[in-house]
Amino acid sequence: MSPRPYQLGQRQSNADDTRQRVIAAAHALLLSEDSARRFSVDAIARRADVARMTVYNQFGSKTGLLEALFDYLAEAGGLPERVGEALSRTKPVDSLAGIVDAFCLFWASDRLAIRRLRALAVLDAGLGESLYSRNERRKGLLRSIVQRIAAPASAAAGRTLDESVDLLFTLSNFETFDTLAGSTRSAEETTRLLREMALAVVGAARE
Amino acid sequence: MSPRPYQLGQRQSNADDTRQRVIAAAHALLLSEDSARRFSVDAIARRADVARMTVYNQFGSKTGLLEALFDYLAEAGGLPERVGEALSRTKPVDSLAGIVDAFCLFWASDRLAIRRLRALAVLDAGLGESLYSRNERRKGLLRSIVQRIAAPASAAAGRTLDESVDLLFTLSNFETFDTLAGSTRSAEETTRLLREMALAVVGAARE
DNA sequence: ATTTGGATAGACAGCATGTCTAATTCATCA
DNA sequence: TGATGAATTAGACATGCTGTCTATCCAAAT
Repeated sequence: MSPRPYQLGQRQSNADDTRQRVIAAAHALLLSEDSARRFSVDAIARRADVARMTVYNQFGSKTGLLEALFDYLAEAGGLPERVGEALSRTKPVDSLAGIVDAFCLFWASDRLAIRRLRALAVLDAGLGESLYSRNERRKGLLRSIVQRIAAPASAAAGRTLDESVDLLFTLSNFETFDTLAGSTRSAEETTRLLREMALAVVGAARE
Repeated sequence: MSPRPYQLGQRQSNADDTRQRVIAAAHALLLSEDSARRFSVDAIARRADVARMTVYNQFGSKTGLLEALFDYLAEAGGLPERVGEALSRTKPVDSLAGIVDAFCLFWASDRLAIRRLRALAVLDAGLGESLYSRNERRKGLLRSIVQRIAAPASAAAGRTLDESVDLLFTLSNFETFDTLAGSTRSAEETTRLLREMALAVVGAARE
């Protein structure tokens, strides 16, 4: 009846290995020429040298795999560290600049993959929910910073708090970065423009 | 050998009718709850009370139908008229404001449908191309206006022409409007904020 | 009355997701 | 060492999608 105790140990790290292999394969395939056509669970599994069933065992569904892939991209793009660093700054305006930088660096770290993943999210309820909640966290960060800025200076730029937050949220959106960067502008230059506009929104002097 | 002359007449208008019915059905289905799941050619055809083959006869492919649907939305959203009207204004700053208004009104005219259509476009090469070329036309409009503004005032805001154009392009993007509007801000209010920011980009005084 | 072209139903190939099962492999445990 | 348990696997399967083809019907144009 009762199963005997069982420590996973080596088995766990083997499973983690396959998880990583699958995520890496999905990542590579998402970046390949015609990802829309061939981005199937079967193609991912073949690329990871794994059975299709293994993908379902590990991630439950294609949606689950895409969520894991997004997590991986955020980590690889250095988002969590940089956000933490930005929040630790004393002057709120510096925190704001740091947050904008952190997200721009993340968006720039894998633009094509993030673009396609976000597109998939619009058509996939589960993934859409995932990305939506992440966006809401970003908005929360921005709101707390705007509040810190507004406390002494009041409504310096003649905007309500909600207006400022939503403008900053829009400016730090992936789509905004992606559009502004276009096909030629460098990540650094794009980031500079967005940081500048973000600071203008809260009424901070340019440069 | 040579076919006899044949005026379509009534047949043409019948065919146009079915075309419109199919587009309307696709539109309705795109707006329905779980459009991602059931947005199939079959479902569209059934809703239009038409055979699936008719859709392929009329539009060639699902992509062709989506392109036609986007054309329909642009027309219904009053985009062409308003853009023409804006370009006819004498002061270039007024033209810029008019262009921003025209696109915001278009985006607002059917937000959900446009949002989903754009998502589909990322995954559909043909539709993606269509929407891309439309965006390029918008960018061309903005460039010509910025040039008209810059002529007397030179680089008033300390920006290059390309920077100004790309910032305006980003501000007048659908995603920007969609994000800024969020779930509560009215179309008018959102448009006002974006118009204001667009004028700030070219160094025009607020209000 | 005959020609013509759009609309139709149905079959089909090909590919996708997701489920199920039986067999296999191999680290863990007694 | 030998039994146990979990991950992995190949393959079949149901379901639904796009896109193509065909034979047929119908109504408008001649």
